Amino acid sequence: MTVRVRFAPSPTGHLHVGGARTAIFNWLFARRHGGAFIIRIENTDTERSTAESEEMVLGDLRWLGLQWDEGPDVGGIHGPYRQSERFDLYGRVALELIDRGHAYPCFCDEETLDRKRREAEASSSPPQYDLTCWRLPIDERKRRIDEAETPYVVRFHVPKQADAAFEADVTIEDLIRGAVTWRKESLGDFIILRSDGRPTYNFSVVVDDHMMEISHVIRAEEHLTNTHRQVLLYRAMGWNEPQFAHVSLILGEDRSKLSKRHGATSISQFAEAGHLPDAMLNYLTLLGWSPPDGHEVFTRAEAVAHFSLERVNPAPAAFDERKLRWMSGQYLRRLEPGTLRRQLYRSFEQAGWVVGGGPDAERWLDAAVEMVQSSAELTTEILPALRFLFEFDPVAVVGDPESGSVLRDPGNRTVLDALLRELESGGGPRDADQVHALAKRLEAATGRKGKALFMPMRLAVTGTLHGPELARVLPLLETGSELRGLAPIDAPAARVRRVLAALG
RNA sequence: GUCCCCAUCGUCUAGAGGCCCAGGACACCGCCCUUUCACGGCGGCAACACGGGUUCGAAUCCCGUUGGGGACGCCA
Repeated sequence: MTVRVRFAPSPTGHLHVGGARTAIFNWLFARRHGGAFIIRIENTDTERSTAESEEMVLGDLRWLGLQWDEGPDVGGIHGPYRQSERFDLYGRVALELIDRGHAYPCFCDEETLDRKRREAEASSSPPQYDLTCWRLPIDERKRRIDEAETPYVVRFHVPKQADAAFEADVTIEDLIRGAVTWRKESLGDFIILRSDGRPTYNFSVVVDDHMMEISHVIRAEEHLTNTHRQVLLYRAMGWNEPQFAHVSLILGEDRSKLSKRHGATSISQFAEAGHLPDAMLNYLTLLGWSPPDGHEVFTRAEAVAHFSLERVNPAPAAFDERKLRWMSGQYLRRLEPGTLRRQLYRSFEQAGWVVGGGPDAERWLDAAVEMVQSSAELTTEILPALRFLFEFDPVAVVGDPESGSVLRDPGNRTVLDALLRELESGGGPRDADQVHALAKRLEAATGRKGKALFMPMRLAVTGTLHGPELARVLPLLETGSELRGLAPIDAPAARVRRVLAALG
């Protein structure tokens, strides 16, 4: 069988992590079986759907690195791929359903329906449609349609016990959950066409999945109970049902449905926060699925090679941002410094750190990026970690209560004086070995070593108590100070001199 | 309320009757590496929701309870 799957977002905002995972599972499944991955825009809700949202959702999917074979932007033989462009199609199917006696016009107005629903709930009977219009004689239906005096919807009639055209209950073999059964009569007659002619979800989804020859419907669990209606629709039209697979919901850390109040929930928010697309995809894939070999960090190709719906966990999963960050760190560390540098280049320029650039400047930036890469998890952490290379304010360092007291300590002061002499006479260190040699000489000159030696050094040269190892920082400052293409950088000697001046 | 789904460490999960007094990952706590912070390495803490069955044997199968979630819209 040819595998054809679809991801069918409704364009009402950015792509959510839940939707993203559903899209990923569909994509994985399609690629695993050499099938087609299709994007269909479900915008029958014309009130809430916007073209901008559609662009945002597609953009988010592209950011994740998913590519589709058919969709609103790339086209395909089963288009159009926006439901808003398929309204006439739904109208024709609805007409056919009426002809076959499976559907009928309903003239009840919303207020009456609302009232009856409330009454039903009050008397604790199921809030189902009371079949008023189903019982209307054919000629009465005709007359009211022709008169066009009241708008009407089209309802699907759920066959009752005696209807031989339908088997008793509805059962699906869900690929993730196994057999799921509903008693047929547990459903009321539902609307398939609104009074303005637009289709409702449960109707358009069936028409489209059939017309687009979808083989597997992989979607969120919130649609599980809708499947009942949809199967009835498939039967009424005499269409083959696709295979269904309902993926569990993603929960917040408090185990309620993930929503805005849980903080970041949209893919774009995580992208902005500095997560890498590969890490995001890896993490989301792991939420509910696990590879047979148990390795949690894997490539797309590995995921594609091993993906199967049988291994998808039916239980809902809580979104753990902590683990996502760890995952991003894994990917960030594996990245080539040059790749990261190119990605961050614009923000380096905007920070005013790059002036002109050039190959030497890029090589230097690569070394700088590599220096802080292992201590970062997000791409957005790189720039702040590098700030001290370009921005150095001796007055502020001396003015800081903690730093200031360290620098004013007489013993530490001795270290700074010695350091300055060394830097001025011998020139700044240009590699790690030279830094170590410098440290040895300072040890001999001051009698200090370890933390007592390095802390005042670090403070005088970087302005902070924490940071990358000095063996890498000092050479970078030294070579950076001589480089064109970058903003001016103080060499270590200049920095120490300025700190001593600020100290008075 | 009715229907449907779900239930292993705090979290993500492995586990398809004996290999499990339950394995891995994140988080947490130690130790090591290290002039700092990280990274990395080593170790530790920590779970089969409960009650009945079935079976020589159950985390695994069945039933029930409890708890969580979803649906019941002219939203999707």
